[in-house]
Amino acid sequence: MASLGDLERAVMDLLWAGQEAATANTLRDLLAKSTRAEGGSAGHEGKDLAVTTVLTVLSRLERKGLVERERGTRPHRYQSVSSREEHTAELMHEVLGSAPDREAVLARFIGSVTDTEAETLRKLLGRN
Amino acid sequence: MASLGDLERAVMDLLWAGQEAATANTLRDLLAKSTRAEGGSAGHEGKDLAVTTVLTVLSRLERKGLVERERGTRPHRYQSVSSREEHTAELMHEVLGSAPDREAVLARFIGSVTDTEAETLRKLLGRN
DNA sequence: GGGAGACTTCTACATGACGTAGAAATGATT
DNA sequence: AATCATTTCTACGTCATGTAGAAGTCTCCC
Repeated sequence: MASLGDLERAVMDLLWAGQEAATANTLRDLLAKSTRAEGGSAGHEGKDLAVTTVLTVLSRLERKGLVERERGTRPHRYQSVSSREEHTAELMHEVLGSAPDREAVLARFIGSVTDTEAETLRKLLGRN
Repeated sequence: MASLGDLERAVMDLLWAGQEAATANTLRDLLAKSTRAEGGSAGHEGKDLAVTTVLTVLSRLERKGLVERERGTRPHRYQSVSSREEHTAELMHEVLGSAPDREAVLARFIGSVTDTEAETLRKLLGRN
């Protein structure tokens, strides 16, 4: 239900980054960040997009329920509905639920988790 | 990298089912199963597809690395590269890896897992 | 109040994935 | 060799996505 294209993904990343940084997250902010992140690692690199392009994507993300926009303020404020972590965790659940035998999947999943992660999990599941 | 369409998904399900049942998993087998599963629960229901349609999908799945086919035997034998559980677990890892802070994601993930699943996880992670 | 510029909405097009399948090629069977 | 099964090629419609121009709407300043 929620697969994102490269640009959509990139925009979500911008939003998430802005969330953490408690930015206004107005269209202009996003564009600024996007161009500034030019030299970044992976992702949707360079060639600054047209304003409308980003707007279109934001609208689509809104339709998909991933983004919410405040229409009250004039330059609308955009923000992701859930944090990157929540979103990702949800996706994981979605995937997990796509198989009939969830327990079996979990077994495989745990099997290839890093040691650190395993440790984290133990803590999280801590006896109770 | 690996999102499947409805039909592709349905075909994978057939393959997986065949795997468990240790069927020959030849095109004919798949078609048979598919029509028989007509009344099934969800998925790609009814209206038996053209033989070529399924073949096309199988080829695409092969290209995607999800299906392997034995070209030696005459009616080719098709089989999934990994079990449904492995495949699903891999997907989960893929998703998990898509976020920078994996630990945080795991935290959220664990937070919304059923009790039974949590129990399973504890067992799987049991002191080593 | 009216104009300029910022911001948003509409509309549109290209590309690629996927569902769907006919036509043609290839292999098996008698 | 003729026939039938199986596979490969080719093709088309639809939908998601990247991309953006044109036009409409708001704000702000003079």
